[in-house]
Amino acid sequence: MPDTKQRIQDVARELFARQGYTGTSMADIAGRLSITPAALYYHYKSKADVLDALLAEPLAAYAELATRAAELAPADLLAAFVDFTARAHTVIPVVTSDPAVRDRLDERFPSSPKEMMVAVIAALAGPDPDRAALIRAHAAFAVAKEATAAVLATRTLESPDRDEILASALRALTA
Amino acid sequence: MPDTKQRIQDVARELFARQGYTGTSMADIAGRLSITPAALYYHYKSKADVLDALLAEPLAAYAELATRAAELAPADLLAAFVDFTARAHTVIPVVTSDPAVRDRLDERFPSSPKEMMVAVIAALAGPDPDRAALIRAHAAFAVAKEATAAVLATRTLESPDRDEILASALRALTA
DNA sequence: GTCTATACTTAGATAGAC
DNA sequence: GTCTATCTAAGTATAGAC
Repeated sequence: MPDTKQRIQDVARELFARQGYTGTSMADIAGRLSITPAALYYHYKSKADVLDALLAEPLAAYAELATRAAELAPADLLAAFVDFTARAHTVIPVVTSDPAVRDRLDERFPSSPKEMMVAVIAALAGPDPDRAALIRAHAAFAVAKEATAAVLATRTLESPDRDEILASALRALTA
Repeated sequence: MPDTKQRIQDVARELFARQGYTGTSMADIAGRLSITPAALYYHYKSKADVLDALLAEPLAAYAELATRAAELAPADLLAAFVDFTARAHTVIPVVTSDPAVRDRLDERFPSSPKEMMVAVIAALAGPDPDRAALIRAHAAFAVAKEATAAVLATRTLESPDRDEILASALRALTA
């Protein structure tokens, strides 16, 4: 990928995460790069196109994880999900902090993040889960996602913290 | 509160939650009520004013909880937080799904949701917490918030589900 | 590859009639 | 309490020069 496209993505990712996709204008992105909004349209044909380029790779990684979810033991699935969350942590707020982004993903991709989350939760809940098992699956998922995000807000994710998160998530899962 | 103001708040709360505050126009709100945008300005002096009216009560309830947090045992604090989440579940997406709302609350209220969350986490982590204890506190907080939201997405929160959530959150908290 | 200029649209908000 | 009409600002996007 050419250098300019990469720099546009980097700036857009940061601004979309901080201000939301709807709350970020092409002028905001251009201003950060000290170019005019019109120049952005040489590299991307629309604002939505910048978003798509930004999300493509993390979304594919999430889809891959969701596909393997059913085959993995809960501990391994939670570990894989924590690692995914750590790798994707700069884009996750882009998706979660703007309903317009979620809507776009729902209509544009066959498997949206929402559906992938459902697959992971189902795998954690096990076969024929009752309501309590589903709650525990949601709980473990929440721990893996939010505790990882909390750590990454202040530093990189090292082994001791990762182990603590996984142990906590497993306790939440297992009655 | 007059009937019309109440109906404006109800519609605004639903649309802000579904489309985000930034992604919802006064025309959207007015259209749902079959009036013109101009009519809204007789009841509220600005769009931000509608938001403030909507959040005032839940925010006060959260502040009250945050104040009592240090005095409560972890199990009682988690129970209180689950119950708060259940009561406020229609407005929580309004705050979480739009960075513009969070920014506004940060500058407009002395104690923003972020600071209140920190107070709750600190109480759950106990005195002089190490990194592991902070992670477990974040984990328990995440369970209480997300598992409650998951249940409320499909039905009301009844005792068995509430008990399951609290048990899971406590396991996440306690090594 | 970036600029200036501009077309087009939508949004927040106000004035004044009814 | 709601309407029509309107102002202003901002946003996405394009055309064409450099």
